[in-house]
Amino acid sequence: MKVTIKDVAKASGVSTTTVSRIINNIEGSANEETKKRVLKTVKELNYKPNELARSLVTKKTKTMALMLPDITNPFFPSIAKSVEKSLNKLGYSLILCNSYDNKENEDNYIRILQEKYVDGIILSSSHIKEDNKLLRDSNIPIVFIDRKADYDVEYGVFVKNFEGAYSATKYLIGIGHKNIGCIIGPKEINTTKERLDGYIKALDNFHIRVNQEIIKCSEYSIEGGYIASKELLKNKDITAIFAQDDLIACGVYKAAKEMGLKIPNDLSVVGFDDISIVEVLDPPLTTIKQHTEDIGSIAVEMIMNLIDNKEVKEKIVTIDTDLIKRGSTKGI
Amino acid sequence: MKVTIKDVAKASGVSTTTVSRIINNIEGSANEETKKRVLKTVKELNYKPNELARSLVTKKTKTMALMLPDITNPFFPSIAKSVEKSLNKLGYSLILCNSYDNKENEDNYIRILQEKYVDGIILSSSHIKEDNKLLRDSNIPIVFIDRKADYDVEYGVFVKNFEGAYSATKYLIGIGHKNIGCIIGPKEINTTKERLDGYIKALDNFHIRVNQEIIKCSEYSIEGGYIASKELLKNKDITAIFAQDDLIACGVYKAAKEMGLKIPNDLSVVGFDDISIVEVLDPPLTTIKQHTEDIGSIAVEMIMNLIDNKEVKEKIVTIDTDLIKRGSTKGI
DNA sequence: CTGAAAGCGCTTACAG
DNA sequence: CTGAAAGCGCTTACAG
Repeated sequence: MKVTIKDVAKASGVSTTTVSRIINNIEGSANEETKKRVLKTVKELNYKPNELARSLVTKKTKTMALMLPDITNPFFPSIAKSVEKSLNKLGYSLILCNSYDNKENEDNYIRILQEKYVDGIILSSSHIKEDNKLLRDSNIPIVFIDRKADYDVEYGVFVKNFEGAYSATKYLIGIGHKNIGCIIGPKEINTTKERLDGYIKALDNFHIRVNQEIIKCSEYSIEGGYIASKELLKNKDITAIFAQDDLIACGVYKAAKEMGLKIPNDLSVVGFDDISIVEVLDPPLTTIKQHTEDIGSIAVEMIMNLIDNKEVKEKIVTIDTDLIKRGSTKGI
Repeated sequence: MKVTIKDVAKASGVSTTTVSRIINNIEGSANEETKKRVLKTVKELNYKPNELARSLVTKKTKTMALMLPDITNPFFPSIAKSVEKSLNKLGYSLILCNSYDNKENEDNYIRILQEKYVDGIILSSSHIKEDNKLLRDSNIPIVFIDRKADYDVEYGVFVKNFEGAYSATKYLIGIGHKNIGCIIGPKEINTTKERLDGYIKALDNFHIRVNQEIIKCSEYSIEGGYIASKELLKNKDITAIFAQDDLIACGVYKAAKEMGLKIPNDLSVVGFDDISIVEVLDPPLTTIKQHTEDIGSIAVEMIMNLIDNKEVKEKIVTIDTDLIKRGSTKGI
C-alpha cells in the first residue's frame, strides 16, 4: 500500500497538519525536534506526497504544456530542450503537444490541458487566438512563441523574422545577386509573411524589381523545398535562393544536385534557423541563426511571472537573429 | 468561478452521482430523459470535469511519461512523435523528460513522475534497472525502448542492432572493403555494444582480422564523429567507415571534407538510424534504417496492456532494420 | 433508475 | 508550536 500523510503523522505522533507544514517547509511551523522526528519517519516510510491531492487543493499542478506544430522539425526540439531545462530547475514538468498545425488538434489539446489544470501553456500556433473561447474562460496563462495567429497577442517571445530575412536578402544583393528566388512556407503562418516582407523590403531598398514569379509557396519541409525548387529553377536567370527555413534549403540542395547546378558556383542559397545539421551540408549552408535557447528560457521566465501574478515588464520579446556566412553563398 | 459537478447537479435537479454516471457514460445508469437534460446543462454551463479530482479517486491520470536521453538528437523526435500519436488516440497526455543520459536526472524524474501518478513510463535509459529501488515500490508500469541497462529487462521494444550492424559491415565487405573503421558511441550504452558486436561478427565471418586500432570510441553527435574521424583517418589504409549513428556519420563527412577525402571515391561511409536529413547529404548517406514509428506505437500498445492488466504476449519486441543503399558507399 | 454518504490524500483557515 | 475540522471536486459502494 501507498504510504500517506496519515501514516507519517501516526508514526511520528503528530497531526497531519504538522506533517504537512514540515514537508512544505513552512518556517516557524514546528520546533526543531518534531521536525527532525517527522522528517526521519518520512524517510523511513519512504513517503512521497500525492501531488494529485496537493494540486486539488492548491490549484497548482507544477505542470506546463508546450504545444508545437511538429517536434520532428529540427527547429523545435531545441526549443523544447530549452523550455524543459528551465522548467526543470523550477520543479515543473512538461507536457508535450504536437498540433501538426491543425486547429482541431489544438482545440482538443486546450480542452485536455484545462481539465488537467496545467499551470500554463507555451504555444506556437497560427490558429489559436487569445480571445479563443476555450482559452478565455480557462484563465490559464499563455505565452506564445515563434508563431502567432494574425492578432495582437498579449504575451509572447518572437523572432525578428523581418530583419533576419532582410539581412539575408541584403547580403545576397550585396555580393551581386539580382535574380533572387524565394521559397516561402505556408502563407497563413506569420513567420512566413514576416520573412517574405523582409525579402521584399530589401529588394525594394536596393531598387530591384520584385518578381512574383520567382516567389514560390511551399511547406517547411525538405520535400516541400525540393518540389518548389524544381519548379523555381526552371527559370535560368535565378542565381540565388532565399529559403525561408533550413529544411526548405535542404530541398534546394537536393533539387540543385539533381539538375546539375553547383552550389555556390551556379546557385547561392541562404536558409533560416541554423539547425545543427546544415553545417555539414556540402557546401555548409549560409543561414539566419535563431537563438532557440533564449526563446525557450525567456518564455518560461515570462509564464512563471504570469503564474505568480508578478509584473511582466516586457510583454512581447522579439529576439535578434544572426547571419551565419558559410559556403553556400558566393558573389557574382 | 469554475463550474463543478455540483453546479451541474443542482441546475439539472439530480444528484452528483447521477451526473457523474452520465458524463462517464456508464450504461443503463440513467433514463434517456434525465441523461439528455444533464448533458444539456453540461453544455450550457460549459462544465469540464476536474481531472485532478477524478484521478485522485480512480488512481488513473491518463498521463504517460516518455524519458529520453536528448530530444535534440533527431532520432528521438520521431519516436516521440509516434508515441504521442498513439497516446493521443487513447486520450492520454505525454510528459517529456530529457535525461541527458544522466543517472541523477533520471532518478529525479522517476520520483517526480511517481508523485504525479503517471500511469506508465516509456523509458530509454542506460542506467535505470528494473530492480531500481525507486521503481520497485512505485508499481508504475515501465516499458523500455531503444536503450536498456545491461540487465534483463522485462518489457521492452528494441532494435536489431546486432543484425543491422552486421548487414552494414557485410555490405561493405561485399563490395570489396577490408580496412573498415568503426566509430562507436559511448561504451556503456547497450546499442553501442550490440552494433560493435555485429561489426566484429561480420569481419570474423569473412575472415578479416579485427583491428582494435581502427575502432574509435566517441559520442552520438556530429562533433564526436568529427573528432574521432580526424583521428581515425590518419590511418591511410582505411577505405570505409561504419559510423554507429547518422550524427557520427555527419561528423565523418565533415572530417573527410576537411582532409580532402572524397566520399565515396576515397572513403565509403555507412551510418545508422536513417534520420531524414541524411538523404540530402552529398553524397546521400547509406545507412541502417530504424523503424521509429513502430518502436513508438508498439511501446504504447505494450504499456497500455500493462496498465489494463491485460496479458502481454510478446514482452520483448525486437524490430528489424533495413539497409538503405545510397551514394556514400562504393566498391573497390 | 437514482441518491446520500463516505472517501481519495492532501492543505488551510481557525482556534488554542 | 500544534491540532481538529472543513474542504478541494470528483467516484463508488450501498441502499432503495
